[in-house]
Amino acid sequence: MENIRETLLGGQSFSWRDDGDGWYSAVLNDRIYRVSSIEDAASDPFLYDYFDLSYDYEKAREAIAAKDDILRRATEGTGLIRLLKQDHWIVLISFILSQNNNIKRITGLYDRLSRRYGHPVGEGRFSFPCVDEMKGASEEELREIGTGFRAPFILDAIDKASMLDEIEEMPFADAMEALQRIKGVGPKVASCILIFSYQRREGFPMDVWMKKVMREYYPDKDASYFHPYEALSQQYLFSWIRSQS
DNA sequence: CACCAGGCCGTGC
DNA sequence: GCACGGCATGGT
Repeated sequence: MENIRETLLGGQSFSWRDDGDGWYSAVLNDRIYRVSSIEDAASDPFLYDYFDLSYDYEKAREAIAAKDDILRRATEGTGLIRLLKQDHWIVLISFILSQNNNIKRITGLYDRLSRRYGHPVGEGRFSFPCVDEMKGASEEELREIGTGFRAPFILDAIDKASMLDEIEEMPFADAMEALQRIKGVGPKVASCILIFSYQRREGFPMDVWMKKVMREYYPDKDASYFHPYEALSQQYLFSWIRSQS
């Protein structure tokens, strides 16, 4: 049983909108996609890849659940959570926006960037701007939109965006280091980028929620304990702890 | 009025 | 190397 809602709206992507009645939509690839179940993705080549349908998430969840009682609890009750294969640039900006912020406001900023710098794709909706579309952006404009102290970070990301492709070839540690050369990108944001757009499953983002999980349930452990399912375990634990409070 | 949000930067030690 | 305050903005 898939938990497509948690996968799309749970904080790994800020592209998707809740259309009601179990439907979700996003502007990706210069068009509007709509899905209500994972089956909707199977017949579309772009979505097949985006939803990572070739990976056995059921098998991975079973392995995670068998590791300890906390992971058992975190994985049961909720449906299957996937790790999306998103665009590097979109995820870079999304998670620069995410620092000291909440999911609702991040989504709002994502929309305002799209309206201001992206282009219309019909139905009153806009694409997320590509690097070239954001080239002329000024700090003042970005602050008007509400990005606040993150505005200069976005400008630096525009400058350094050309290195995003090279990161694909790097070992995990080198990739982490390279991403953190961008202003506003620290270890947490870098690992989110590597998981959600480079399919690096050894990433283990430590945000305020995960610090709480580690403090309360894994006081003497670190990310390596969850190997080889660091990223997916983290996603289940993140979803679980947030649903607790 | 506080305090918080999928943190990071700059400074000081 | 690590600890600490500051940070734009909107919600509770």
